[in-house]
Amino acid sequence: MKNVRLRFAPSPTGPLHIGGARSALFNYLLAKKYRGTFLVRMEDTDLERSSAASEENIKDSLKWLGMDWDEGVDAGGDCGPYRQTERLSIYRQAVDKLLAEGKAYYCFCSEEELDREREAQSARGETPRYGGKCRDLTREEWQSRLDSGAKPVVRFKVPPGEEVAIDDLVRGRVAFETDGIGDFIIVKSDGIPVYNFAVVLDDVTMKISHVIRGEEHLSNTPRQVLLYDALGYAMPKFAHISLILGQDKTKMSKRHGSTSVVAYRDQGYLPEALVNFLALLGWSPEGEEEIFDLDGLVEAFSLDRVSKSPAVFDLEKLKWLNGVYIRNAAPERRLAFALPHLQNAGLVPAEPAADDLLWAQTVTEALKNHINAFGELPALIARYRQPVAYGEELGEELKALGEDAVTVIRAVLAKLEALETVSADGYKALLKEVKKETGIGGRPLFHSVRIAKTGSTEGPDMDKVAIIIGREGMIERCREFLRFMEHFLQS
RNA sequence: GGCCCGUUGGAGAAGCGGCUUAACUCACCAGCCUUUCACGCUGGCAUUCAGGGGUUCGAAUCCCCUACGGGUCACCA
Repeated sequence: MKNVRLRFAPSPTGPLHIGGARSALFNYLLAKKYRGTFLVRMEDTDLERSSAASEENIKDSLKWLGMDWDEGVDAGGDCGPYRQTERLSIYRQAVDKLLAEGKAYYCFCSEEELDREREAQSARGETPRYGGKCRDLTREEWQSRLDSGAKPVVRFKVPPGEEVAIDDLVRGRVAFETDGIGDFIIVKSDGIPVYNFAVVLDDVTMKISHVIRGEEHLSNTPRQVLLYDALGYAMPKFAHISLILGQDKTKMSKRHGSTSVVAYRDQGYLPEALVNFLALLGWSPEGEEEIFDLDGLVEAFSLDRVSKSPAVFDLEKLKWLNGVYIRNAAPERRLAFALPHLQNAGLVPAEPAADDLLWAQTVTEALKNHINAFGELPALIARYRQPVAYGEELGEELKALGEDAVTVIRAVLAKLEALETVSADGYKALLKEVKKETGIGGRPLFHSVRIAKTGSTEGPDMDKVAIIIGREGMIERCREFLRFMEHFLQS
């Protein structure tokens, strides 16, 4: 394939969300696969809702995910500028051409008028669409209205009785009747072009070869096709990917939890895990392997394995995937990602000393198998720092353990008191001795200790927990447990 | 309401007319490993592909209808 050029063209009206990131990723992957260009442009024609902060968020999110762009905002290139509000003259020329050729016309209808028309149409069960009141106004009429200060919109004259079809790379041939489309607005009364018009010109002038975008744009595509025709431009190839749904199968929204990329970053997800997960949303690899880094995805990705049916966002799977990446990461990388969460929770100072870093490292390594996101770390650690609560769910286990638990903890307590400090190895040895002394080993031994120290039957290796709790903490917990058991065994 | 898209297990998802007694992954269950807990490993988990017709020697795969879900018809993108 030659001159493959793909783009991600978000409107900066909010943070980059999961759906946008997935679109960006698919465009990125295809561009890289064919050694083409990936570019980013901003569709900021909605002056009300666009903001510089959103643009920054989107760019930061893309970079964080590892999707650097070859061309576009901040990166430059030959087809700029890459913000629609900076391309107004390009659009103006095209509008003038359409107006001159009679393919578009000024419309002076007021918004109230249009609202009323639409309402009446829906009331009658008709498709709401522009009736064409201004379609046949003469140029003289335009001029006199313009002269008297009217601010018209420009509408595209949709040719009646035609069929427009697109050959979609994921959905196949999709056809629409032009009779179902009213003359649509291409330039707003403030002179800013509308999305459907601006995209066409941008994609043409930026020489885009493939447009991968969400399914919500499928119904808009015939309008764009009409514009390509009217302007005499060749069309890019289209690929409309299915929507991302929440667990309840409705369109993904805040109700379903976090939807922005930064939210996942802040919860302690690794970018490579999120990218991997995003790729699996609507695309499936050929073999059994589901774990792919960006380069692996570039190689494996192809549009013919993109699904037509909507993809459901499965948070459980994202968590699992993130857990896999956490476990596979290098210890330094784990520490780098864990540190901010430890600092936010006040467990490590903002300016950590060597000791603090060592502690953070130790804790992170001890808990790496027990978390699916780094944000879970503080809560887990809190379990070893706050007084233990021996909850009701432990009842059965404790009953089964019975006097053995008391015997074990008494022995452990005695040994701890005799020691100065506790290392992981020292603790292992300590338990061995307890086993020898009491004759209790295996599950009864470990579960007694685990429950006494953490109030839970599951968690990391006991020697690692020992380091997190420390000698004093353990002694305190042993005593507390013995007090608790006295009452428990009586009742 | 018109137009357009979709519908495979608890969940995601492969499948593109015979190789399917429906891959793979998550979740779940069982076993192994571990003196504990996890990690890891092994095995189990849809006689059936929304429902109904049809085409065919043969259909999850092609056609039609119905139901359900979604998108779109904006001076939003």
